[in-house]
Amino acid sequence: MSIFTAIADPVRRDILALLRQGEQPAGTLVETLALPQPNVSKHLKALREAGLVRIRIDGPRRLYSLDCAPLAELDAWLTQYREFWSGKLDALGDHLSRSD
Amino acid sequence: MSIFTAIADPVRRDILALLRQGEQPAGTLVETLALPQPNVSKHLKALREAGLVRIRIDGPRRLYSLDCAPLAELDAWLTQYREFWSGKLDALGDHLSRSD
DNA sequence: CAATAATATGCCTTGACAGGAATATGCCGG
DNA sequence: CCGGCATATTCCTGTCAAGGCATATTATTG
Repeated sequence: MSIFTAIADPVRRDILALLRQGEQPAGTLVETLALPQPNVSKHLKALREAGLVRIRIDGPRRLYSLDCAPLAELDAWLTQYREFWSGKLDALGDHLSRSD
Repeated sequence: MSIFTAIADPVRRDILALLRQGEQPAGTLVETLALPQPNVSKHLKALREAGLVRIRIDGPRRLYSLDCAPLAELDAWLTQYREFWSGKLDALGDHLSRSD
């Protein structure tokens, strides 16, 4: 599943948002989202396949955390369009590459 | 159709890429993409509904062009995740808001 | 008004994916 | 080794969106 498809689902975007708070076990996500456990588990699988989350095993628990590499990829895609909505952001991009 | 759903389709992303070259009639897009005309027309409709393209009527032709407002929205969504892959980009965001 | 070009729309089929319910797997404590 | 908790997987079903094809719409030209 591509990053574009992965983030097309609102539940998966919710999961990503929750993971901004840091690594969390699947069960916590289930509680917070108030969705059936298998449902959440399947979305987590999709996010894993898209490379958006990492898994860490802690006994019986699976701790999920963000892996933003694909989001950086999306950002790169978006960059091709930045000039179309703001010259200022272009300048920003220039600034960034020069200060690197 | 949300921006997330709109860009989830590869053909629609191709169309957006072509429109970076500037306003183009539907027919030109059909030729370049080498896809059936109704297919392209339907994707254009989807992009229109997502607000990603504008239409300008020129006689029998419809000239399509980019409207990046929704992409800016996507950029805003992405911004919430920037700190997770680069502290440098954070600084950039600061720079931008201050220089505004 | 007829003919034609450019584009859009409608219908149909198919495939992908989400949700629900039940069940399987893996790990732990006793 | 058994029972229970945490999570994953499977099966089924409904829905939605994409592609193909035929046709409708709108504008232009003669």
